[in-house]
Amino acid sequence: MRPRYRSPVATGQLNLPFDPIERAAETWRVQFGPSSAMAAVTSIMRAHQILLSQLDTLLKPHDLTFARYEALVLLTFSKTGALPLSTIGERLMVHPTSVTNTVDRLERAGLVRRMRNPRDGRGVLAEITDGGREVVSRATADLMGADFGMTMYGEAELEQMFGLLRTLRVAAGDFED
Amino acid sequence: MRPRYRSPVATGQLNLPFDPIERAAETWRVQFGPSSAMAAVTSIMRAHQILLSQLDTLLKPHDLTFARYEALVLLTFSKTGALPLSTIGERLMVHPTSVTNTVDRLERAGLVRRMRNPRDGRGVLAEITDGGREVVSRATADLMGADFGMTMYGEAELEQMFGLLRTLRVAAGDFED
DNA sequence: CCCATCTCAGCCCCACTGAGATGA
DNA sequence: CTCATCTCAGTGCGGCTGAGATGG
Repeated sequence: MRPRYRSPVATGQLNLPFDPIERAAETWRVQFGPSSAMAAVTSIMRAHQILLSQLDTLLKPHDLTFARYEALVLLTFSKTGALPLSTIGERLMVHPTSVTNTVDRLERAGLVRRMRNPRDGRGVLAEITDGGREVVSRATADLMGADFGMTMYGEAELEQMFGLLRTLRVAAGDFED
Repeated sequence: MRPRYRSPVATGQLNLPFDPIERAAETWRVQFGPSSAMAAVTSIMRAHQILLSQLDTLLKPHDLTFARYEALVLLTFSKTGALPLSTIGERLMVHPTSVTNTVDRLERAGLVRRMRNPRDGRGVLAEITDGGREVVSRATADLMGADFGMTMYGEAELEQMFGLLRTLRVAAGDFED
């Protein structure tokens, strides 16, 4: 008999003989009515789970999670390699206390250094270290090698997905269109 | 000055003067090369965050999380209103211990009842209660009223999104195509 | 015996609330 | 003074590992 699951679930060949979301959508339509919004939302949820699991697996050898990796990359993008925690939170759209937490862990791993913001005594800068730059460059090589887990898509599809989801992000008020 | 964030971050009008993902993608391309996979993945991550936050807000008055709501809905879909925990995990694609946890909480809230599986002494059935059916129907009305947070999309776009993400789910081995 | 199912303890991660310190 | 920034303690969630009970 086929295994019912393999850990982690997110990446484990479920191999159901049917699409569980499609089946749910059909039942949904019968019981509640039109279901395309439900099917789309559920698909996004599942896609997130799959991708996060793949990315975390790729990043684990570097002792990074995706959230920590994103923060590191953001720092490499800045001119001086240092940003106020507030800016990090803004760009990555995460809660201030989460930024503190993320920077704590990066600092403990020696990938980042906390500095007082010379232009604002209230603020704290996170500055990427040489070790941090090395780690991020090795991790990035791995992620790009795996095409971010999106090898099954062509360029046009990737752009299509970006464009579709952009509508949602605009509606959520992420930025001015 | 505009507020930098509003809790929860996921739904809070960030109103950046630019698209943070697009900006990251541009910088990415300069530093590392082609970036459409990165932009698509980051968009999915953000879309997930936005939607989860909206759904959880809609479900909070019913004392449900999205994960618990999904489990309840699955039970209403079954003929007898009861399913083995193993089946729940399979359909919702979550880890067995997570199912135990979810059912624990639903049971504590009186929305579900644990029963011994009459056909297999090893198994446990979760059976939805009358209270559970009431809660799920009220919650469903709210979610459908909000169109699952997808009001900004037309029918064609929703189907397009489902189709695009289906490719990812197939590649991840969720089901046989 | 092996194997499936489930539970429990324990861990990590992230999101958030609320309170408080510090400085503009 | 207010307000912005950040930290800390604590809560809750979900995803997981590993161990163990029970039964097919």
